[in-house]
Amino acid sequence: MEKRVRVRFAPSPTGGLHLGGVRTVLFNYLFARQQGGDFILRIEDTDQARYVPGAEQYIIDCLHWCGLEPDEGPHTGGSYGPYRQSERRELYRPFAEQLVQQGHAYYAFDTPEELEAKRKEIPNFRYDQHSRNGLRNSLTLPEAEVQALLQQQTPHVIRIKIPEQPETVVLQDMIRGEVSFDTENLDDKVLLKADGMPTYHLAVVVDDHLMEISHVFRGEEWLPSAPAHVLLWRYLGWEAGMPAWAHLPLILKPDGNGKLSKRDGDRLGFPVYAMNWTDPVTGDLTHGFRELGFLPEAFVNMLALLGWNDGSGQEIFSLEELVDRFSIERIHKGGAKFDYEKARWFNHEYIKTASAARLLPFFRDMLQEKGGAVPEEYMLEVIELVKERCTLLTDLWDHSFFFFRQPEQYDTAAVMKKWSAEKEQFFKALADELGQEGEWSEPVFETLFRSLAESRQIKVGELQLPLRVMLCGGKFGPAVFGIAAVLGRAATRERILAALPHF
RNA sequence: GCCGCGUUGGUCAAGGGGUUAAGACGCAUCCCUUUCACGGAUGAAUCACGGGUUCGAUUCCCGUACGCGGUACCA
Repeated sequence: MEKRVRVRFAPSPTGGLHLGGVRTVLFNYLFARQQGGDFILRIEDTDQARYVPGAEQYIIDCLHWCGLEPDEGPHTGGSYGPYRQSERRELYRPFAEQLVQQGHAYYAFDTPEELEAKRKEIPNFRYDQHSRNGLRNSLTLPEAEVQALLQQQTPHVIRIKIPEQPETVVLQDMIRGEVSFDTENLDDKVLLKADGMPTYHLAVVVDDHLMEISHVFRGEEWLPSAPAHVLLWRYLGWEAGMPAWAHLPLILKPDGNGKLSKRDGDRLGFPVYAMNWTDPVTGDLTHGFRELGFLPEAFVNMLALLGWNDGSGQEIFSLEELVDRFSIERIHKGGAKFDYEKARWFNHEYIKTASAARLLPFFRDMLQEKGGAVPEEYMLEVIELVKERCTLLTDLWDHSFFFFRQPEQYDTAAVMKKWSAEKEQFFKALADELGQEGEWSEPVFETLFRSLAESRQIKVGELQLPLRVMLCGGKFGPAVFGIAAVLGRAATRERILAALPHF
């Protein structure tokens, strides 16, 4: 029977959650959902020095915002916990010791300072099959001395022992096919650190095994250490249950090349993190897609198309469609440069087609911030009218503020060029008309406006701009008749009357 | 340096031995609209290079170049 599909996202809680991280989450999530499997969140907090308080909760919040909820994790629990490596601390040492007993690992007593000196002394120093013979470890020291050192609790690490006899490690990558490495080029990686914590290399293998992970989706930066992981799976005796590998292409800087980083966003003026992140130490705020006005569904859709497509040319996909269409075979091998303009285009598409109700919560918040309170029905009408011209949610306000306050200033220059006494009379007459009781709707108003213009033999086109300026204050906003319709009969009349003296 | 992975317009990319080499973003021009958008039309722009294999290579093979990643008691 096929093993149940179980995938995981395993971030380090060291700061904001990067675009690339979210995409890794997404691919994990899509695969799990499609295969009816489990999606696990595991926190890899084995580096005490880099631990940042709040980062874990931030990651959980980001996943929640994106709608990519884990089935198991530190916040939800599950039967494979704990889901924080710091809480599994005691688990790792026995496996490392087991490897030592079996001759696949050894104790190394070299201090960080000694190794640093070595690196200075020898240009391309590496702790490996050759250099280990000249260093202080349980392979070179007499057995008695090793025991004594261990007895005295001398700080030491446990390193993997890459075989002396070169061999080829072949791994099947679901994206790249067969990838092979010569152990000659592998180093003796530290498995267990002096502080008793495992390194990533030991921890992933142990935890992926214990948590019965079936498929590993991770960034391409892990490919070079994958052969060491394969060796660990083998030495620990678990190779038959080794997960299938998928090393995802990297997301690169829009200019130049290299992995996209937080700094690039600052430099080029776009977000890199999913949500705002404030560094607890420096207090520095890094902007996120959410706060800048992205809809999570647009953000996720954009990410899915960065390194994957279904071949049909379709670009807009709901999460459900993505789950349905996702396929590992169609993931690209090459990295993709991030294009913020395209990201904005996705958001624009989503806002344009979103229902006013979907946009209402964002709009209500913005309005509240600006100190306005209006009936929901009014907000919905406004949203409906302006949404198609909004790229970011924050544009909703920029395109509609005049619905909530009468203009204080008018772009008179735009009107005066062609202003005339006849036109002034027209607007006075229009205001009179609006003073009457009557039905109100966009077509009703437009008909009234047109017939009045016709009877006075003024071109409707020449009257629209002045009306716009009277209602909005300037040359902006959606269709004028639509604006008037939403404003209502009384407000429209009021604004015309208020503006007239300015011309 | 060494090892690994890549390379189709400016960007995301489809395609794959014979094609006018899709589509999208962006850009330009035009139409619509006396605001701005939306929408529509059109256009400029691509197979990194060199060798093979082949009647024929962008596609297959080998090199080269270039880019990226890794080379920590970080993940």
